Amino acid sequence: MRAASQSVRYLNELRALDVLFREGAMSRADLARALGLNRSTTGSIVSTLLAESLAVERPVNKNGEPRAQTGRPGIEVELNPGGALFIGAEIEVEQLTVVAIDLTGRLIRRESAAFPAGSVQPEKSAARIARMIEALMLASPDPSRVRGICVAAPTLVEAGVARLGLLLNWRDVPIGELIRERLHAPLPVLVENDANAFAIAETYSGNSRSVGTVAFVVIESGAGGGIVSDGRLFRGSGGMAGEFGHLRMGGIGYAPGGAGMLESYIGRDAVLARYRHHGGSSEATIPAILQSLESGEPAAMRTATDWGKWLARGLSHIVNLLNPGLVIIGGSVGRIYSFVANEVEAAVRAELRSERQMPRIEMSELGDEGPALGAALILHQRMFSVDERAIFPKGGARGLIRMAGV
Amino acid sequence: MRAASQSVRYLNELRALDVLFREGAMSRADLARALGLNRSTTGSIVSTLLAESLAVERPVNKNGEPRAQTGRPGIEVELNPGGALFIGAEIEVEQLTVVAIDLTGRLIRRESAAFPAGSVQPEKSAARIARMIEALMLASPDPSRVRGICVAAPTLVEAGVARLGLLLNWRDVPIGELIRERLHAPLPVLVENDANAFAIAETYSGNSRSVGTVAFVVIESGAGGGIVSDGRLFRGSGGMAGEFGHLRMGGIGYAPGGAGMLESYIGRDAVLARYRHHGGSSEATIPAILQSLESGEPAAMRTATDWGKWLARGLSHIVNLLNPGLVIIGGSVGRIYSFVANEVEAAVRAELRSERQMPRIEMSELGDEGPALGAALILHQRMFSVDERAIFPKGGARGLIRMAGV
DNA sequence: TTTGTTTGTTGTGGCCCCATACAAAACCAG
DNA sequence: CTGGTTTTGTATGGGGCCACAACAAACAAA
Repeated sequence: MRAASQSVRYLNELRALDVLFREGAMSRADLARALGLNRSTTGSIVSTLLAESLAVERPVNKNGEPRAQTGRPGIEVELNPGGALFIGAEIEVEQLTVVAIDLTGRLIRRESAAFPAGSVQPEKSAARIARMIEALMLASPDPSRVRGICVAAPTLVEAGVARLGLLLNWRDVPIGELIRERLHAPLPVLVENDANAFAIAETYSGNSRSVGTVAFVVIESGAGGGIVSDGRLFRGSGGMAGEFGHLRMGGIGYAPGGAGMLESYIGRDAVLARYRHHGGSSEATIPAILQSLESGEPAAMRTATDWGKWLARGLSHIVNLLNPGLVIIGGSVGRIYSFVANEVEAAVRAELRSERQMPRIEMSELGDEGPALGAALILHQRMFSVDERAIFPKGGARGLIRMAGV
Repeated sequence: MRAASQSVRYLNELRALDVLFREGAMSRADLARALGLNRSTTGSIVSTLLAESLAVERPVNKNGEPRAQTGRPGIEVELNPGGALFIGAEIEVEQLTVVAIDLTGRLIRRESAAFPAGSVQPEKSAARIARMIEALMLASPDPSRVRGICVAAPTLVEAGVARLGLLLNWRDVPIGELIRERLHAPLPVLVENDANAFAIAETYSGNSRSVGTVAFVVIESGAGGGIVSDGRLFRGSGGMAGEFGHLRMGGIGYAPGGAGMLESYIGRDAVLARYRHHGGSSEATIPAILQSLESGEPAAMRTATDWGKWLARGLSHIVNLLNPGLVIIGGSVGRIYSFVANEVEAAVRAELRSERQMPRIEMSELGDEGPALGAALILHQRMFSVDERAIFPKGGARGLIRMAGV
């Protein structure tokens, strides 16, 4: 048990890391001002971080630009990128992906392998993932710096167990445990829903955190999503919050069998069916339709217009219930959005009661590595967040801690 | 500024209060075990709480039941109910309500007054509310124990300002400030949306907190709501999350002018219109229709059936996007639910993709005083929550602190 | 009465932060 | 080049808080 007197130190070290992460290199004196701590205290904290290799002193550049300030120049301290590594993985139906990021959150490695995870036993996938992770670790300069592993998969996740993954044919698969016991190093293995991980990846950097609530929508064969509020995932009671594609829109949908769920209007099969309905080729693929949109082909344009109409209706529900400041649209099918952005925005606006509710709507900027990257970033976020169990000796604080300002 | 070394003490005092609130009277030794602190430390904390009148020693009852344990009996310590008071208020279109609760969260006083808040200047309402508050304080045994005031009103609230309240004809009314400057005692005055306050009142006690996410739906002339996740309000980016009644359902609604929003299907006017449509009296009121439902009158039953159908569709959107573990239905029109509970539950279940998503659905147990009580409870919750600004000297922690267990 | 158990309190030591002092490292004016 | 100014980084003493240990008090059981 951490001695209580050290709790303050733990918090302050974490805050120092957080400031260095967000604001980059700075002197001890600047850090002290940012933290509101005494210079001497900050010096002590920095020396601890240096000793743990989480921070480094940046060599002074004598020939640099003339300094604006007078007085003795400070020695800049910054995060040591290699001070910690976080491994993220994604399990898809036909592919496995493993990535590594460093302490600054930068992607430093990425490996993918074709693998029929959708049709083999979960143990086989776990074994292959574990091998890929170990290969990644061996290739890194210091494997002992790896802080943990997080696996994203297209399943409902509860307490580290993949409860239900229809695409993978999984039911109650303790995938984290299966991977952990196949690793030689004793590392924590987390599990997260792939859309949630993607949402974290999309919102982790940049100013999204200040926006408050971000709704992330990913459209592939189905339509899923994640809700991020103040940088944290909103999971709902059963981890199924943000199941955007399951909204019942009335009607029967464009794709058969969808029972009028939104994804039966805007998912991959729906787009292909609607494209055929408008006279497009019956062999078309989503990339082909995107190509046709570039050239303004009428069937593709009409398909996109229909798609945007239903997307807007779904978004209006998101906006009314969640009031996000930003909506991010991702997934390969989601790319259609860029061709109907104006229409969709206008339609969403028309469905709302107040202009105040209208969120910014943007396209995702990440590619296929989104979920794996997000999984790694979840670990990064954990390292930069206070673990209440480390402060409070027993029983935790039961959500005692409240955000400032409310 | 609080010295950093006192931050731990602050946290531990708060944790002690929290344990005493949740688990009731206990000895210092029991408290020490609950907190994971040393008995001596706990004794010091308790003596502080006693000195501040936040806790009291319960007199030993010699003639009580035989103790189960051996050893020296402890002196039970419990919250001192009168140690702190919290005042909540509600502004309705034609009525003002003020309540007071004590440190244990119990309602100790309630005053209502007819007042045309919907048609007078906000300053008049503020003056009247301030007078009611001061009367309440004078009637309490120790006015100096009042910790703050929170006002619930049917408006969008941003930073303590009532941005938009159509019912009251308010726009950018700093109602908190208006009340504060009319009080003789310098007390903080918070402002909260009435539905949000109601949601807090409904979820604050009991086991709702462990359920995770609770969606509270209140149906009167319109349909509003609040989302409470782990005991805290989910507000969205602009404070408009949970605007349940604005969901666009398609069609035109039962009540004219609602443009197919859910509240034009299940709000008061919609119910009355539908009742007439089914042959009911054109002078009927909601209480009358509820009476007719008791006796099984066909027009009323058909009205309720239609109402339940649309309610279920709206609830399915809530469930898909928020995945609450519990849905609470309140408001005078919401009482119809009890007559169609089975049908609504079945309909919601039919709209969902997975039984896992199905929440419990309950009726609100609070009456008219819900919003005012919730407002007071928001202050209570604040007192029992860590203010990060009190721990971190400067700049706060920017959401650094993360809940344990995730 | 004696023994054992648990409670509440009192001292002691360690850790952490703050305030203060001081040397070091720049810039600037002359 | 020299002295003054400003800022940085570090060392030192003091105070607050918690853990640990010791002890008297209060009760039950033998």
